[in-house]
Amino acid sequence: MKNNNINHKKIAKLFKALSEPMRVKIIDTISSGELCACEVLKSLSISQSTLSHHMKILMACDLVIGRKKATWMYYSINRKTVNNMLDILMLITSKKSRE
Amino acid sequence: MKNNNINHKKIAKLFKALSEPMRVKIIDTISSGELCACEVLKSLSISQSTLSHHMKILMACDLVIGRKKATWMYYSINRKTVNNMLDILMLITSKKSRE
DNA sequence: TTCAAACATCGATATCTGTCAATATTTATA
DNA sequence: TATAAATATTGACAGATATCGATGTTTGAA
Repeated sequence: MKNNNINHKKIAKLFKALSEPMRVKIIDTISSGELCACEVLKSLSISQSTLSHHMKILMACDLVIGRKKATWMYYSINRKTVNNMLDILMLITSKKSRE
Repeated sequence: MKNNNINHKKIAKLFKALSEPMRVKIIDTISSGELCACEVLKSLSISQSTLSHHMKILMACDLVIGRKKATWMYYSINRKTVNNMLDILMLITSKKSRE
């Protein structure tokens, strides 16, 4: 039986988070360990407002976890969501019997 | 040593292919086995030109293989690229020592 | 209670993208 | 060669998005 319980919109949102080079760079950067926004900013050539915009998108799909400490925001990869993404990619591309 | 050999632009392009609900649906559909465009079209609510547009994007990043037979185009998942994508996702989110 | 630092939000703008109808192209067949 | 079917391309357009500078907000410290 074909799996029709897949939320294509939600899946697309997850992949869309990684559909911009800058966000891939951000993920690649913070995957080394938790970092505050100001440190991420140092390693990228974008404005502070642009970084904030991207972090919002990455957090909205739970790919990144934000932790506030005083005036700093610490970001880290949510490996649970990454694993989810790996599973989803395998699921939607795997052979399924029709109907 | 931090891996700086990552092509963020190319990675983003790959993920962008799955950043639209309709393309996720298409992938989900043809993953059951090779299908011609007209059959894919039957299971979706889009115009023929829109489908053609999406297939072009999916093929441009090698996520889908197109095979022409007479006037028909048969599409199938390129599992090699899928595996590549799984590897990339694991790579960019894995812990790497800095510098 | 000021002040400064870190971050978020706002408004503007240029670019990108998904969608369609119309048209062009390709290919087998009558 | 004329036709029909399948698919690709084109042109147009509305909506989304990446980016920035300016401004607002939050928080700890002087």
